[in-house]
Amino acid sequence: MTGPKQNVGRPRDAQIDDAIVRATRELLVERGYAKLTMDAVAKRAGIGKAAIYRRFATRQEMIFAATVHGMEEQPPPDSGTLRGDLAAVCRTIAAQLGAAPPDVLHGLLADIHADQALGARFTGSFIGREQYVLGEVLDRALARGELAAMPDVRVVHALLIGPVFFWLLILIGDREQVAALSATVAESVADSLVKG
Amino acid sequence: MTGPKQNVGRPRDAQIDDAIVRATRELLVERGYAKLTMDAVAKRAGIGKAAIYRRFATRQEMIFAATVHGMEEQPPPDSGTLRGDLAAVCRTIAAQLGAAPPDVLHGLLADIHADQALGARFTGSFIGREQYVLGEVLDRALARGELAAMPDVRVVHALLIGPVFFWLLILIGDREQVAALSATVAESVADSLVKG
Amino acid sequence: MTGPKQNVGRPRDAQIDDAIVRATRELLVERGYAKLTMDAVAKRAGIGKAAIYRRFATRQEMIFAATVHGMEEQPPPDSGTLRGDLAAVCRTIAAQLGAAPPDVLHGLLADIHADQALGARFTGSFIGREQYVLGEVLDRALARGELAAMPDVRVVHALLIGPVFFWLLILIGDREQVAALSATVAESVADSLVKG
Amino acid sequence: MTGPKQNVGRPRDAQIDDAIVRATRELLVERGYAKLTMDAVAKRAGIGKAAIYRRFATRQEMIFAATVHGMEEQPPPDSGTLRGDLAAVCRTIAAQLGAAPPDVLHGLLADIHADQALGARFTGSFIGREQYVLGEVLDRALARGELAAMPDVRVVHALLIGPVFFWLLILIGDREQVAALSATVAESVADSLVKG
DNA sequence: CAATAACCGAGACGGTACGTCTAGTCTTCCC
DNA sequence: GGGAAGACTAGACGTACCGTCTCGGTTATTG
Repeated sequence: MTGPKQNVGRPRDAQIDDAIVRATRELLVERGYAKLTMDAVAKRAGIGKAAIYRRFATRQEMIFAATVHGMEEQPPPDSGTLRGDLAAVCRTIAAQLGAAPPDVLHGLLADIHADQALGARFTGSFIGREQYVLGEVLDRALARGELAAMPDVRVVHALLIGPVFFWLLILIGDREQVAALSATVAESVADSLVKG
Repeated sequence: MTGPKQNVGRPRDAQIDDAIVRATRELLVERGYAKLTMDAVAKRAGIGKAAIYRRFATRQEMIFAATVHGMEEQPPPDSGTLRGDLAAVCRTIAAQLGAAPPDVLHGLLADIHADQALGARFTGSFIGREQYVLGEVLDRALARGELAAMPDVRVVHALLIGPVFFWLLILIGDREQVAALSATVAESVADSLVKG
Repeated sequence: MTGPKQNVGRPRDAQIDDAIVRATRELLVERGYAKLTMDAVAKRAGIGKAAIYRRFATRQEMIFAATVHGMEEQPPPDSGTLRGDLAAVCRTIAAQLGAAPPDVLHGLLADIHADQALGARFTGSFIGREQYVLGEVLDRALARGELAAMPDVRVVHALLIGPVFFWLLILIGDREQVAALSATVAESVADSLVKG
Repeated sequence: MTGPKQNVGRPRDAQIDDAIVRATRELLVERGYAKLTMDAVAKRAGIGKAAIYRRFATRQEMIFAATVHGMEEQPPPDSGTLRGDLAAVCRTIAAQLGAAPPDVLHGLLADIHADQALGARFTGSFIGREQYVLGEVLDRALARGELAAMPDVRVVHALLIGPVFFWLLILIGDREQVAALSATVAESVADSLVKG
């Protein structure tokens, strides 16, 4: 076993976890992803840099944790139709994507894809979770008889989330319209799946 | 008259422009976006750093220029149907997106959105060009009578390109399947537009 | 209170101070003043450049500190005569001037006189110290009755040290002869002062 | 024979020689030796850099030429005494040294001693000329019977010019007092030589 | 009077060092 | 052992300057 012994010595101060997250989010908004420095986070949080690196291995992990916090996405309550379920999933993910400034998400994605290991973790946890949720929704539709066969979840994922992602992060489109876009996409994807 | 003086002093060496672009692309493939350094580009190209900074104000501009070279996208030949035109547009853009490694595109997008001015230029030139092409395609459909009214080009853009973008850059999906995905998306979007 | 906070944070590593001084002196001898680079010093000392710039604001200050180390010159023991005292002072200073290669001293003097602040520090500390020592020696001669009145210390400084300085740094003369030159100068200056 | 053929092609523009010298002197006064750049000289003189490098091999040579111009020092008219001749030589050299700002002379000396070849040229031409003049003066004294034997010219050089050099360049002393210092030095050296 | 050869201003070129900055690690004293 | 403070290594950044070279063009002498 590596790492510090458990239950020995001074326990970590939980307030510091909060302070790091808060400082990171503030500075992300104030200065943007590229100009966020570890020294600035430490100073803003009123702590030492070591306290950060005791919790997160890299800058990317810290921002990841401070930004993408609650990744415990759950399958939506059964709405009774595939279209309704897909719309619910889409809205939830769109809300998460819209919560952070675009430059933060782009910076994070760049860092994630710059590093093999981080990329794998991201795909495994985050992407995987979304596809698990979609899988559940599709299973329900299969059980209901809406679908004749199980489609490729990855393709459905791209069809459903791609447009919203593109709207928010590439077109930097109006966030008010995302709800309408989600509905359109859900309907279109559901029709497409049911039909073929 | 703005711009550099004409016909005065030693002209810029066109071979150097090429050498920079070539070195940048090579190093991007060999080391990835994050590990590309200006010194490395200069050394590989056999030139001084000053020659780079005389042409590009920042690292980002250099990579942008070296990567996103020919942005002279044209409306596709009229296929006779909205679905066919959309599929053609989608395939073209998908091919461009698939040409560069994902980490390069993510790095570029991050840098683009980190800087206000660069973001505006990107949107104006690149995004704008794509939407102009889509507008032409939609105009044809309107003229044909396939569409009753002109839809929001930005929404169509997101619906059409979003899934492909997501597939290639977020899911890091199989590139062989992009053609099939493009077809699916084009059909779905065309149906959706014709119907509503 | 000015200056860095006491007893807070990691203290500066005294070994690094030594390493910088040692590396600077070695490279000064090996390559000369003009070809001494900060990167070379850092590499030779096995440290980062930041550790140097944390201690010295500029290249000049670093070389100054590494070269002009012990400026704690003391009045020589009373030899009983003005001539003997002057010869002792002259020999000491000649030995210091002869310790460093001429190009180092010229480089240093050039940098010192290129910067107002550095020039003032040099004059105040180094020149001032030498003139303090000369003043003590002249006071003794006055007390002995060798001198009727106190001469201008600055003039005596120039008369005594000027020839040795010129010999070593401008004529690049034989260093063996400096002792004889010192004796000649001391005698000549002492005679001149006593007489007039 | 290397170099361009004589009397063939367009002759050099004499106005440019002047313009370079003038621009160099002006900028030396305005910015000092260390901050004088070739581009600045060219711009100020309204010429291209190539025109400078066609005339001078290096920055140092240019400043040397612009500063130390007339090095055609001649033996002074016979004053009838060694003391008088030495005072005349000393005053002449002091006037030359006092003509340029101290930082320029220090910068020049540093550059001269940074390069082996330049150092040799400087010693051979400039130092050599001064010692030739001194030799003439000493020959006269020998002929007059003031001196019993020929002293070492280099030592006389150091004794005579050293104090003035030190006063002007190291002590940065009052330039009004240099005349008096020259007289004192000349008397002291003459006495010293005659005596022994 | 045309050809030749060296000149000219402007400014791009390769190279090199500068002083700054940041990430992630380490060290001190304190609790 | 955790924490704050801050020094540490490593290495890229963008700037500045040097001395050279190249462009279009000019001005003398030579043939």
